[in-house]
Amino acid sequence: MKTLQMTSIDRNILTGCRFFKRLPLSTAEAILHGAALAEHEKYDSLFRQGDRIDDVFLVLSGLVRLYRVGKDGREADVGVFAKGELFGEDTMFLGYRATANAEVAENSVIARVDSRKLRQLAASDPDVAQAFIEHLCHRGKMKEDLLAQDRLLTAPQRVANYLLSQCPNGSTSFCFRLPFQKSVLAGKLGLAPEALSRAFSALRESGVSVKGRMIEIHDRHALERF
Amino acid sequence: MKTLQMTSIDRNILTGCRFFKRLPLSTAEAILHGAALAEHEKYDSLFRQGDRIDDVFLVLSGLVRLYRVGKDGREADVGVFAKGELFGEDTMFLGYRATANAEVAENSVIARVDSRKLRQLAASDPDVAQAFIEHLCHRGKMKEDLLAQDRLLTAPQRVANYLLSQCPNGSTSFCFRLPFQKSVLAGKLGLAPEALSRAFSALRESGVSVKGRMIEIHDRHALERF
DNA sequence: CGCGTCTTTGATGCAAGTCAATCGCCGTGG
DNA sequence: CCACGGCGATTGACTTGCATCAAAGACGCG
Repeated sequence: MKTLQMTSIDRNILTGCRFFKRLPLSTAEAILHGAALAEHEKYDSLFRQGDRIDDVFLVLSGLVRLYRVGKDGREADVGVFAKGELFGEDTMFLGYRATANAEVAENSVIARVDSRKLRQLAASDPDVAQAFIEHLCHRGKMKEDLLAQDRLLTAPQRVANYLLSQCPNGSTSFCFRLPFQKSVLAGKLGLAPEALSRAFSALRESGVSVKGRMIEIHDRHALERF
Repeated sequence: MKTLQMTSIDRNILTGCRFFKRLPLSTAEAILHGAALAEHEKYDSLFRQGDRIDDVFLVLSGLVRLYRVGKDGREADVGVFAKGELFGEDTMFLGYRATANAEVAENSVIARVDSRKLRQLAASDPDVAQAFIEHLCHRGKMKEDLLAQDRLLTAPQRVANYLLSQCPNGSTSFCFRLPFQKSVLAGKLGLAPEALSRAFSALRESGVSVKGRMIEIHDRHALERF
């Protein structure tokens, strides 16, 4: 881990992300003022379930995985955060205790903001409070989606869903690069890596080609039917 | 469905529940003023996924099940709400569209509060905003728990967890009545009713007796080990 | 080119969903 | 009071989807 100075590029990433976009620029700047930047490498642990956390985390680059571990040591991802996303925000309203483990999933630059400061701001500035509320609702919906997906869909269906979610809307055939390792995607979808692999094979006959991280979808409608 | 007048008992239920307890009584009264009360019977549908919703719902008695349906018609519960709980609050920050279906799971009395009014209040009154934020964080944690539970635990483990969550803390042996039908519990835990039934049998040898809705746990530590 | 890591493939086992039949409980009506 | 009917719960037999373990293959990087 290495601390860094925040560049103007970093500022732009943050002020452009979903959470900050709702806020006046001056408010965003105020929140970011005093943020601590650090470089982390893959497999670094940011915190563990039950730890006391006094910061909110912002991903400037790279990837962070939030997961819980079962009694038998198995891990289940409850969230994966990429550039421009923020996590750990709910702990500041839950006694400042982490509800999951956070592990860096690829070399990353991560900013921390003092959560007490942010909380006070949320209490005094209605804009900030509003931004939090919307952010939390959005997060809640995603978790609901995830749960429903887990309970209703088979592995190939989940993968098809994910692919469709990456589809620029309107296009019937498209191509993109997975933003992370397949094993990470597997975790995100609640699958073992082997299951993801098999799901991709199953989707091949519905017009999905996979070469390394490059994915090609020939007909999105075939996926929707799946 | 039959509309009713709100009684002082109803008021007490609501002002005593988690969400309103954070607020000054006068604020709670202001929110509740103008709430519409109605009696619903089992299997009534309150709304469907995608419907436009202009209310927030409060359960005064009975039970409501929130669920999504898959393409094949199978249903997956994403929430079950009992007396004193509130739902539908996130739709007002998500374009007023329901993200799931709501069905009354047993004869219930349900209040509705105009969500626009509530939203305005959240924007102008920092107490209300704060209450929402905490409520949403709490909700988020529960969903995270649910997801992790789905991915990490077997059916008997989930049931054991649920039983422990009902245990008055400190007691090693206890007894209680299920607050709803077993099939509802099954849905809540993401299981088919048959699987719940089998899970109960499996737990019998760990000191769990089931007679109708009455549950008796002889040794909570045996469950914790499970 | 060679090594390590990630991914794929194959074989096997297990947990839970499904379908179907039975049982138990409770309320109704004779 | 008992017989009946209906609904929910249980049990059994079967099927399926996925995890797991193990081995081979592909890819990226030095």
